[in-house]
Amino acid sequence: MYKSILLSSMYINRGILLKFYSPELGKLILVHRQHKAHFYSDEDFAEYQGVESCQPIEMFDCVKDKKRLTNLITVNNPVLLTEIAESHKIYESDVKYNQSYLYDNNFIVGNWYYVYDSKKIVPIESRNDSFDLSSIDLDSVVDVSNFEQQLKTWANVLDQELPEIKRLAFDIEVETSDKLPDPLNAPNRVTAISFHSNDLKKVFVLDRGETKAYTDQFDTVYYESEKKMLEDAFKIIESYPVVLTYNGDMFDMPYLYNRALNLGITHNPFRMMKTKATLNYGIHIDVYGIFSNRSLKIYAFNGKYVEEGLNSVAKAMLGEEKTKYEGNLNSIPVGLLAEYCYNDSRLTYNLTSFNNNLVMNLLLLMCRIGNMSIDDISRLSISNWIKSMLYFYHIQNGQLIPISSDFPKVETSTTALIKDKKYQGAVVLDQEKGIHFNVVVMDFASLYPSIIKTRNISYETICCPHEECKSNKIPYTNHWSCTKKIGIVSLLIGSLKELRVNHYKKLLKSAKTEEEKEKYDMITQALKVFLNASYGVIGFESFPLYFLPVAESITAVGRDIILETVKTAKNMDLKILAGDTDSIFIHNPDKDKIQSLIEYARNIYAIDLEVDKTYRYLVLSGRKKNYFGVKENGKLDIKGLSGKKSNTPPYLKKLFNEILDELVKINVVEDFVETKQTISSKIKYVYDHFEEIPLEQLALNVMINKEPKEYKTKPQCLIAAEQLPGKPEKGQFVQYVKTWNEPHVKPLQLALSKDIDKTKYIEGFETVLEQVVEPMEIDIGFLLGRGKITTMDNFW
DNA sequence: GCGGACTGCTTACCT
DNA sequence: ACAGGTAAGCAGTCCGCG
Repeated sequence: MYKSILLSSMYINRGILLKFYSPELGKLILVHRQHKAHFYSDEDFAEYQGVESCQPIEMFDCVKDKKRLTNLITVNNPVLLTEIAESHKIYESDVKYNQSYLYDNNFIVGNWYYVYDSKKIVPIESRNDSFDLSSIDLDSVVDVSNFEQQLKTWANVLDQELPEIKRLAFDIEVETSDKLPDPLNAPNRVTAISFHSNDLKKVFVLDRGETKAYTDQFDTVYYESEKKMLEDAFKIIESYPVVLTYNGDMFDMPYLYNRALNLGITHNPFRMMKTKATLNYGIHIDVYGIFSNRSLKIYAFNGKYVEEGLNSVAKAMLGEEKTKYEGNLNSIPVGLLAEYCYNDSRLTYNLTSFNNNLVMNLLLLMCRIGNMSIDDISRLSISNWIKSMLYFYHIQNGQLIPISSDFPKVETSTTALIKDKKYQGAVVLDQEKGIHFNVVVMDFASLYPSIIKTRNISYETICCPHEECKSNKIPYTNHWSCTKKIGIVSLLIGSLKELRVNHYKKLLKSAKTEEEKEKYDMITQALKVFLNASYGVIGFESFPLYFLPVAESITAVGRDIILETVKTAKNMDLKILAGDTDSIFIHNPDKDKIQSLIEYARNIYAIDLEVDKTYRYLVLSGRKKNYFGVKENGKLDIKGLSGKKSNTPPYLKKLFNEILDELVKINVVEDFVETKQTISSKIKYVYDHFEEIPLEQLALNVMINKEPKEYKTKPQCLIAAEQLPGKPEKGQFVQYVKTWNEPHVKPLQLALSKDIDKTKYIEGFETVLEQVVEPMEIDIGFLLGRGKITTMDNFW
């Protein structure tokens, strides 16, 4: 009997393969189970080809809020579900086969189990009787006992221990001609394969008869035969429970699979799908998938990197880069090749191990919240995680999972401010342009999840069928929300929000040991990712539980709350300088006025209004979503300014930062004279020495966001990319400079100094600097003995 | 034939 | 393949111009 954590459930041979990890063994325990694919329908499918049984069954319909009779249909092949769904209205056809097994049998990924044998698997109940409900806010909750139960359920899952998982990163190098060989044909030799784990640092390389290189970083093994090299490599890969790669889904794994076929290797640890390959038994996590996941990128990794390649991600997250080399990777010395290859494996591994295995632990927490296999969590997007979380709840509670077409046919009540958008979103307040000293920023903690909770918002509670709920109006809309039953989204997201804001954040604050701190920090981060996406997915057309009145209701309540709060603040004689969605910037407020505003939000809306940060001074440019300020701790906060944007040329970014540094030094008005001197001499220097700026410092780095064919007007990045050999591709970043001659852009690689359009660049410099200098205009203008500064010439 | 005013498209940002 | 709102730059069009 082994204490193991469930990591994955996989479809194999028309059955289920459960993968448990035992830290004690350092291995996976695999359990095969039979499972019948099934769906529900009001139609009779008894005679349908491939159907094994069709039985009447009573299910709860949460949209209509009543029981209903339907049929449970089991089939002999999961593929049939998608086939039938094309021409029939059926329920639960989009529940993935492997997920369905988990839901039906109440297995939770990331939970601990005693695995005795393939028959006897017992969940380890971690009793959480000590869970303290007193800090949780139950105001306005429709069904308190259900809500409390859900809080305990979540805490029970989230508090469980997080194990260190033994894992191996590997990476291959292959011979290349002009472009990367097709992994589906694998025509070229594999020249090196590297491994990195806690207990293994090794590279296999093909011998070229060169002098052998030695290093103490890793072991190098030279091979005469590529076949033998791969056979040995496969043994290593198969000996680890979890295998990591960087983009191995699309390259390393299918390449090795097909290369093994080409070389006549009989024992292949991989299995091919359409274009990807997967491991037969181990768990493969593609680290690229984790770092290119939009939600994780923004909310867990705070947008620290823009490009998603190994080099860029490792640089941002670890402060390390790939090994550098000159010329072609095929022709570098074999020792350097080994080092390069090894370093990729090492970086890939370290991306999962930094901060005490932060990334692995986050993945496990996501598995627990979404009840989804770790290999799916690391590959699928947030909408799939949330879908899984909701589906699990429905199935656990004997509810038929609703489909969008069952929701009431309700028109949207609002119109978006932006063309082509479906409904109105948040409000952004006008800014009071200028420098402001002592500014307090207050914000509503998790505004949208709070609204979902307090207003009982869910796809089955907005415009519910009860006559008596219709008076429970949502502001700015014709919608109402249910007063009789708690909504599923409201219950699940509401309880997660309470746990984050009123439980784990408090535990984090009071944590005594470093371990506790890390644990609670991780849990709050994981919750943040789910909470932040919870509103958006419901307004996303492809989400199976898409229902616009819900998304629209959430933003409508949000507008109501912030606008009423601003009104109240103004009545208290507070000066509001700016605000966006859930925040208000207040100029030099009294402590007790802040307190009464907090109480107002609490009493009227049952929502937490908090002091988020205080600025010693704040410089508002007058443009919305665009400002900088110095916080109490002396730290500089920059939002939206062009100088910060990822596509501005590096040289301009540097200049922008230098000037900002100068501005930040200002303490008293007299300092302006000197600061102005320094700044203008900096700018003048740039103007006079413009020709000396290296080209790459002037390059813009812009992503091609769409399929090149789909553009209505070609953006400059595409025009530049078209000048390069090879087809421009969606998702590709293009570095280009602005030129004075047609077509006014050139890719960096082809550009020469004489092409550069100096005027354009100086213009660009001006707009970027304007955003920081202009709000301070009065003071600088005053010191200059002039009025408005409009151009740099004036400024000098 | 040309340039300014305007609209719409595109990217990167904010919440 | 979560949402809408905003700034900025560019592509393209319209309009007036004896």
